[in-house]
Amino acid sequence: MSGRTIGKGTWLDKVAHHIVERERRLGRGSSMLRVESGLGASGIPHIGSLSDAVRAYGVKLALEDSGYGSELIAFSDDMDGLRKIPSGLPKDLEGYIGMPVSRIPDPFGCHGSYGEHMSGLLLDALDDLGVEYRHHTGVEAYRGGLLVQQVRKILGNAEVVGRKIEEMTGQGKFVKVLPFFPVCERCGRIYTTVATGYDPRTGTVTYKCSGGEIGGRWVPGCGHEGEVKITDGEGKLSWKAEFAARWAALDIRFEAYGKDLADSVRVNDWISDRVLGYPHPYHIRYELFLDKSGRKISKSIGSTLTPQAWMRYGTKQSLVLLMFKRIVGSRSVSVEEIPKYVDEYDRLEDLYFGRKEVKSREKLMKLRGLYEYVNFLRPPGRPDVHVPFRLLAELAYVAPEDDVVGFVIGRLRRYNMVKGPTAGLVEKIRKARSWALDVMGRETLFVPSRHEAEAMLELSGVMRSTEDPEMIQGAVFDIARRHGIDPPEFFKALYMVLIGTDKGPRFSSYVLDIGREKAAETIEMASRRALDGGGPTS
RNA sequence: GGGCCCGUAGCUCAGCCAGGAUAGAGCGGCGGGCUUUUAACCCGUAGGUCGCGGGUUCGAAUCCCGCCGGGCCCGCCA
Repeated sequence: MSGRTIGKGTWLDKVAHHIVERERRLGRGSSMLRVESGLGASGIPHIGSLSDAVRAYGVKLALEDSGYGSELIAFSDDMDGLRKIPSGLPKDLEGYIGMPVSRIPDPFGCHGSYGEHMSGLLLDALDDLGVEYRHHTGVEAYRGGLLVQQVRKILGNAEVVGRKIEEMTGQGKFVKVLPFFPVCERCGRIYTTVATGYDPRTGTVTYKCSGGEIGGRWVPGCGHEGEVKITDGEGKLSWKAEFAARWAALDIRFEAYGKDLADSVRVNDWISDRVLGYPHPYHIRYELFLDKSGRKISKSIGSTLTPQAWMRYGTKQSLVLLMFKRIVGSRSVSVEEIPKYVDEYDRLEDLYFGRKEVKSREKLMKLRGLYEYVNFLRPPGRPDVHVPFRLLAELAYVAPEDDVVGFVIGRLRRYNMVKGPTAGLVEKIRKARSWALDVMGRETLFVPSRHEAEAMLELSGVMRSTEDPEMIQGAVFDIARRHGIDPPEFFKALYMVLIGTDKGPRFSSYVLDIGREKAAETIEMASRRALDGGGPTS
């Protein structure tokens, strides 16, 4: 029924509500309801990686909003081994395949390790957005003994764990080997070792570096046989058991996961409940973000949409909106869609400040709630001016390079859309400019027809001889007709030459804006291209 | 073999997750306006069995079941 609204009416409130209810049933203390997000460190973080953490942060905010203590744990998986070289990264990483990403040098040279670089990108994005979190890393956790109790229990029950994994997922591997990967002390690889024995008295795992399948192909081990103490930080649990260890050790009450991890999570829930005696956290499963072609976006494939790319073109709020708007359903995202989200945020802002009506009170409440969450529950005191992003992009696109902001603001003034610049507007103009340049794209060189080219040469003569906008504007029509060209067609050609689209600002004012000289030159060059190069004749 | 998502106007989609009153937007199309057109615009207009079939309900695009079509994830990788 639609009678009762939970919190602010968003899915975040609903999730928070479920967590609280569940904890009440479990009878666990509710003074601190911790949420977790795992940060991959083995490839370039993309929107999906960021989303996991940002959404978890949203849940944290919702928990706090309903009166409970909460905290986001960001856990970098930097003990994971490198399985594939992400496209775009140097091939010499080949030699490091199978080694923990925290022990591989940073190919960019700016961080302490490969893994630090990758999770650093994600942490930077979180910081940029203003997400607060407590950071943990796999390296610290294993070296500092954070997970020792759990590792002990899991290895002590390795047999039943292995059987359960086989039963639940069909993965029979851990029936024979321990769900623990020691780092080989000779070759430094973690995915080539096989843990063969565990001695609970000494906390020692024996292993052989016998090779393993990594990224679809067999990587031979160095043959070394050795042993590590589980307190050494020289090994890690398999994912099939590690989540559970983390949940129990850090007292995690909520963690979301993408559907690709569904099996691992089920197994970990069981281990958490039955082996560690820690009721597993509440979960929600979300769909993956897809790229334009409908594929899962992946850290190991290049040209994926990174948080940094989004923020180059769009506002922070637009990015958070993308993640908070819905949890259900899959979403394909690409930079082309950024304007949509930027504008949608503006619409929410109008709603929030009562400048727009919405049909049902419930919807209004929910949308206002969404707006508050997008601002991390600290919404601004007043709305900013709103200009459609695409308009900004178009104006910024044709603006003279040395004064983009001034030009755009000037135009908006003339259209009576703004009174003057605001910080938010200026930022948007800059981003719109980047978006226009990179995404709208400088298309291929336009070649006018011979007729058009001849007309253009005549027009450029006029442009050089007068600065009267009316004369220039009139000349376009006169010259077009005299050359037997439909004026609208001629305008199109001119815009294609000057700004690469078939429309633009009023021709004469634009010419004066960018300088008659420069405009004339551009037009003459295009004409020569057509006349010399034998372009289309009609 | 297991699981999930999507299927709404010519196109791209919103709405679905907490069911409500004539199902929306942008683009496109068509007609017109802004007294040589151009950005931003304005007005009018085109009409979609909300994939199909059942069910629940006073009421379903929205919830449940089945089916069809498209796609994705997992299948001894973390």
